[in-house]
Amino acid sequence: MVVSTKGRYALRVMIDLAKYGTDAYVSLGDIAERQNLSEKYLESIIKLLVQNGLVKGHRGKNGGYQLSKPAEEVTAWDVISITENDFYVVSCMSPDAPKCERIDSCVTLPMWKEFSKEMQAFFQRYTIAELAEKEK
Amino acid sequence: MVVSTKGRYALRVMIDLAKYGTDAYVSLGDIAERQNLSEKYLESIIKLLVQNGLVKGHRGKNGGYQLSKPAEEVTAWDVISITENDFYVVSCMSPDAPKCERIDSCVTLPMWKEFSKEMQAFFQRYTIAELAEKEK
DNA sequence: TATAAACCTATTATACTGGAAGGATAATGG
DNA sequence: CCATTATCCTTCCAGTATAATAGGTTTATA
Repeated sequence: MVVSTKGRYALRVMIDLAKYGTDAYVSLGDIAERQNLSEKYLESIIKLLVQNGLVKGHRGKNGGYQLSKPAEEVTAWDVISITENDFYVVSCMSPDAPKCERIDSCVTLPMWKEFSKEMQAFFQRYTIAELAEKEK
Repeated sequence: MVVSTKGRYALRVMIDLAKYGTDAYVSLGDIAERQNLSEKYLESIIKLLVQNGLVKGHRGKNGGYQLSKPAEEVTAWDVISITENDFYVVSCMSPDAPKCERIDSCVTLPMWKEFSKEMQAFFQRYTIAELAEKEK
């Protein structure tokens, strides 16, 4: 699978926050209920979004979550590149991959690199705002 | 990872066969040695290629493998879509996925579908012949 | 007929995914 | 000031895929 369940759920969380979190914090329970997803699992996902600055959490009564930035400024790429642990086309393109000796002679590397760019560009064309608007 | 080690190795096998298998069978041992890969692991990979009609094997002395079709007619997509077990953008797009109830209301599905097409088209633009030629 | 090769069947270690459980901490309303 | 609500944190678990390894069987050729 190119994009895991985690990534899909993360997108749904972001879209939910874009719709319901404009003037109040949205509790995880509300999101889980609306989206019909496990609250406990969402917890681990939204944690990633908080840690990476896409979402801010507020504790206590009437607490919850909100987008840190306007939904127009967040792309699908921003979201799934966080949740997908190793979102690289091939393992040798991961920053912490051992240096490959075939790097200069590898005939497929240019192909992977080109695809990598296309993939990023593709998902950067979709903003959370756009996606949220479709969900009327 | 979008494309696994298995997929990369499979491509290298195909490229190797395109280069060295034009007028004789190429033994797995030779491929493994040239490509510096585990022969035993390659065995399980080339098996997939045989089963899916991309490669034909010939037993016995002086046996080995050859491409079933001209390298010009085989694309990178043909190869990696075989080795990558679930090469779908998201799990709900797998043919044996349980039917999703959100299918009509899902705002992200069109995005996944579009990407799926782009991905396939991208890898179909690369033929084994082209890739093999670069490897001089 | 020995040999070289494909072919077949298991097994293994490691890691990731999807998810559940339980508790600690913090902010708010009454 | 205190109970409530909600985030935050750590740990665990089952299932499955990946990347290999091992050892044996069959087939064709020189």
